[in-house]
Amino acid sequence: MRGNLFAVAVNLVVLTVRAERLHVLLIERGERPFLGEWALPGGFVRPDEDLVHTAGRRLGEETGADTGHAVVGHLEQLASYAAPDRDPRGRVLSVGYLAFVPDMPEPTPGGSAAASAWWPVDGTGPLAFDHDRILADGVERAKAKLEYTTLAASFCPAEFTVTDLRRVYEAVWDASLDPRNFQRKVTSTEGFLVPTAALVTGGRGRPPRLFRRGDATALHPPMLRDPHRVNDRATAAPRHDALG
Amino acid sequence: MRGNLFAVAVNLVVLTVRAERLHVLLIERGERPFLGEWALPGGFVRPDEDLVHTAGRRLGEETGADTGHAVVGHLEQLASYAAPDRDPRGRVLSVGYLAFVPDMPEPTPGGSAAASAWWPVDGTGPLAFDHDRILADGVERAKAKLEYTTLAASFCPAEFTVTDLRRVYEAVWDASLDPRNFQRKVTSTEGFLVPTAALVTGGRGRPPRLFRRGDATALHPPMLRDPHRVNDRATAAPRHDALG
DNA sequence: TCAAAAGTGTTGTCGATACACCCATGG
DNA sequence: CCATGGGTGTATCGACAACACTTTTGA
Repeated sequence: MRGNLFAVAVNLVVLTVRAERLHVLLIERGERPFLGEWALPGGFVRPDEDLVHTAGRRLGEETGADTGHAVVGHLEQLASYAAPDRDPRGRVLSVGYLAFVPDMPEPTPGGSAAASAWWPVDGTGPLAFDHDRILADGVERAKAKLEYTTLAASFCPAEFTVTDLRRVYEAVWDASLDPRNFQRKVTSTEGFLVPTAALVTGGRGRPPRLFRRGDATALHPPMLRDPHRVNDRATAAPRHDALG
Repeated sequence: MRGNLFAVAVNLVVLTVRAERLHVLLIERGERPFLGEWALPGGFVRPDEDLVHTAGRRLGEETGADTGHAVVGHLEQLASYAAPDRDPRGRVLSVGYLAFVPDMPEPTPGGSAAASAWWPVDGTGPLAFDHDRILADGVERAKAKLEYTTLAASFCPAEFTVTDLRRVYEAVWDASLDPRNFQRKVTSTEGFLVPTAALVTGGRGRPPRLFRRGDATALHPPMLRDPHRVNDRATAAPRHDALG
């Protein structure tokens, strides 16, 4: 068999929505190279292990699935990265995986990490290896997927309100959406949301209904990001603060 | 460095439109394993070679770019496949690449292939390795990309008519599109098509104008496949034949 | 003059936006 | 009863499907 040999790793872009902002799970490296720097969680593919199995195993370790915390979410392959000089240890190919998980308590470091934390996706410093690139690709994929799939619900807990779902879109797209039109769009899309009998009490205003995820995976017609309207929230939010 | 080692290969899903059908470039294997069976072209990643470089090199070899034939087209990474038992020789990770090329003469086998040929994508027998899966992923990606990008033009030669472009959509989607509405859509999308002064003479009917590709890469709003309308051509074509 | 293919005009429909308005709760 | 947020009704607009119609060629 011709060709030289590679070590094969999986790196995870684990996204969640916290405090109405999109966050990514990063680990502080506990070993060389890039000791002490922040990086995407990941690990090498074990013998007889398939890529998605490695990704799922590491995702569970990092998000504390072993602690009984139910992580539903979503996991899909993103792309592979194999520039010859991307790892000083030698030739390493990394397969990026993209995960969407509901908001959860602070993560517990898994693997060989010194620490782990949720970072706002636009507030990370330079990351180890080529992980800036992998992160950027993951965020872009996430933005696109919300347009034509129902995967936004993967960021939500088992039961959630329409407003919860809207905040996912707003955080991922960094845009503001009309709550009334959004409500109609998602509730009228067959199979996106399954209503429950429950209401959320205790908040201000009229109590919202609770929904579960439906069977639909595709969104027809899609919810398109208007390219002229994206990023409205960046300017709208300060204006709102000034008025309050 | 933990983890076992992999050989890393690139496999190409090279698509083109011939005789109004979507075709894929396959090679007949000239060595074991799967000697004599049909497979996607590919090759191992060389030392100091990046993935896209391997893919571009093999694409040029298979499509005869070295013969002076201008291959413009499009090349993008598709996904990686690394099931432990996918190659009987040992642990091999394959990175799939998707290529769109204009129609061209019969290919000349490159690498270690015994033969190579264009096959209709829905007429291939079972392929070697897990290449059926890679091919299916590539075709699905191609269908999706035509919706929201201008990549259909990558299947066309440097100058082409609106009808040429429509036949690309019809072949990839296996659907029939209204020529008049299609014309308006693509000619009114800023930057998709650049008109030339030339007309195509010699055919029946009014001579069509020739266009070149424009700078636009995205299609806003997208040209959506109506899920209810797909596959019309499968029934429409025989009807047309019966009438002709 | 006819057939064939390119290209334009027009109309109905559907979905999205924008926004007026009502509903249901906590203070 | 007022503020707050959930949710509905509706006018308008833009894009697209459908299809009548005109244009320009070869036979």
